[in-house]
Amino acid sequence: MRWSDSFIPTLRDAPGDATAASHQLLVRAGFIRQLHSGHYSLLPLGLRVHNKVADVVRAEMDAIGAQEFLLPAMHPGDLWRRSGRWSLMGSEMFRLRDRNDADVVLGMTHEEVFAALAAEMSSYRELPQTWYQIQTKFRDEPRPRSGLLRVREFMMKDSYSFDMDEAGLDVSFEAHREAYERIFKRLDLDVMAVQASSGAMGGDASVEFMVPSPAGEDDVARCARCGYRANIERARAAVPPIADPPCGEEPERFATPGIRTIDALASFEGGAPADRQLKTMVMILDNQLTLVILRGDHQLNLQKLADCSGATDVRAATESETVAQLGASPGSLGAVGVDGLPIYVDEALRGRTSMTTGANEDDWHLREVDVARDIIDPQWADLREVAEGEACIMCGRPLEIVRCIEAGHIFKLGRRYCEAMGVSVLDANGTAQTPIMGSYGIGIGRAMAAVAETHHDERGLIWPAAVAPFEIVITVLDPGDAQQSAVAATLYAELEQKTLACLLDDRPLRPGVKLADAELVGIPYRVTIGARGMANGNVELTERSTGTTELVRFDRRGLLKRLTAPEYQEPSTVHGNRIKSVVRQERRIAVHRKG
RNA sequence: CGGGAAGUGGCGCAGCCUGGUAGCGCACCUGCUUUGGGAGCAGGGGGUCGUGGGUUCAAAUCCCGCCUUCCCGACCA
Repeated sequence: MRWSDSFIPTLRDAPGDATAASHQLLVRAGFIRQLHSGHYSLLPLGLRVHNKVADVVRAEMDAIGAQEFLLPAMHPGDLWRRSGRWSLMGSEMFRLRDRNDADVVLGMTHEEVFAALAAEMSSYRELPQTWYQIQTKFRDEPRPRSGLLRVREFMMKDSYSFDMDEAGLDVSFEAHREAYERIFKRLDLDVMAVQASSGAMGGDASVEFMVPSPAGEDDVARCARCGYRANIERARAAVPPIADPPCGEEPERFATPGIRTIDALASFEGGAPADRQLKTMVMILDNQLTLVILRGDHQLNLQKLADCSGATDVRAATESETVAQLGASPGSLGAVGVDGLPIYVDEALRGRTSMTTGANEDDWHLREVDVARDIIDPQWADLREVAEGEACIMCGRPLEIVRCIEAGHIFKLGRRYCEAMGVSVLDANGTAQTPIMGSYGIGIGRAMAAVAETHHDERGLIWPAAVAPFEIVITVLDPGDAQQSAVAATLYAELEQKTLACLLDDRPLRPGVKLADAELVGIPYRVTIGARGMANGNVELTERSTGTTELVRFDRRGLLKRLTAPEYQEPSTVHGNRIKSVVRQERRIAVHRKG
């Protein structure tokens, strides 16, 4: 491809509203443009990278025996009603009506459609199956952000395994885990596999592949020592035991005029330190008012609450809802003596006595509260959010909290969708069995953005060879010079013939502009052809990632001979290494660092 | 949905407070010079100032509504 014929609109300045590095650079380097919030156009360079990411994913899926499909993006509403997700998904699902007034949805994911296809299987002999597609998903995100990292329309590789039993699912799950490790390695993404919550998709074992990055949206608790790693939505930490003083026979009411916060009560005469207080949060879980009790100095993690309660809609109650049910305002609330409302109590409060909490009457609190004795019918659960520096539950070392991009997610789905879609096969005994599913996703555009996010410098992008839009850019400093043009044309033709994707920068621009563009776009290798080198029969080869430049003798016969050597004939996935080997052979010493 | 900010040529911004009919840098077009790190000079093209209404002799500027976009939170590949 000649740069002069290409549409590569590079910008000196990033749009003012782009903050994430990947967003700024992908726009500046001419890979993407926003159409509207959460919807991006992939320009030619962007599509090339996107396709290469998809190719890597496809290759590794094929390698574990997965079969590629292409399913519709538009689904009948009835299909989603059958699985129960029509109502579960709420406003995150795009819905429309066709001319016959039938409900249609834009697929957010494809469990339903694949399970519906799986209904054609009738014998255990047909299992296991692993099916996948690379397809556009639509999600009406409340808040699209950070360029390609979070959008409303995106390509996802989603795969689904169907097995006869849990043991089979374990095998499929492991195969995916390993495939994902290979995929991210090829993309040069430094992922951590972490324990995760499976959220609205349902299921149990759940592993996320996280790329540490400040542009991410998830927090992962990580133990540097023992390797414990979990999404903050699942992470647990050891709580140092607290020895409570002897507890009174019954809760004791005491006046706390004007005291409305944990801190205020901690410094109040006759109050209690935060770790001796019960924090009472009033939540609405699927329209059911619910009390959630944590230690005064602990934070609630909403996803944990959603997971343990099974609720899909979790929010804090409004003040008026709270007052109507409990008769007191936030700041004076408590669960003691409350009957008839669900009460969740955090595990960290097990065995605690002599605690202080609100009395459900403004300006009054209770002390001498024994959690187990005084709270009616508590449901114990892990609800609190782990904080930086707390002790790892596995080994006791301090945990660190790392911001991450979720690049992939695999989880065991169970039989829910197969049951809903009536998937059933006969086992060896002739008995009907419902297969068990696994679900595995990778966002293609998100992975691309994650690569950009972790592979750039102040000059621009630095693509790993596996996903670079081009493998080599030939920068002709003076395209008006006949010799330079001729050398470039020869080199270009030969490289292309060797299936190395090559971008020929033949634009009649000043050298600085072309060099800066080549670096902004981030092509791994640049061959620079200029008068200075040509005078000695050399061109230069520069590695984008290191800036290292080597002089390479340009000898037409020699070069052609090298390029037709057998080693260049066979396609390789590691083009970067091939290029390096070309250089090593061509090189006539003279290595210098770029200043 | 809660909180915060912003909409002025393709991109980045100024102008608004104190109304008088739009400007700067980059990019673009033409010419000359220049040519190994985002050139110089000269000339030129391009903007219903997000949108609807109101105030006024006069609105980018003041007032009200709406739309859009971005950032921080709650949700997800």
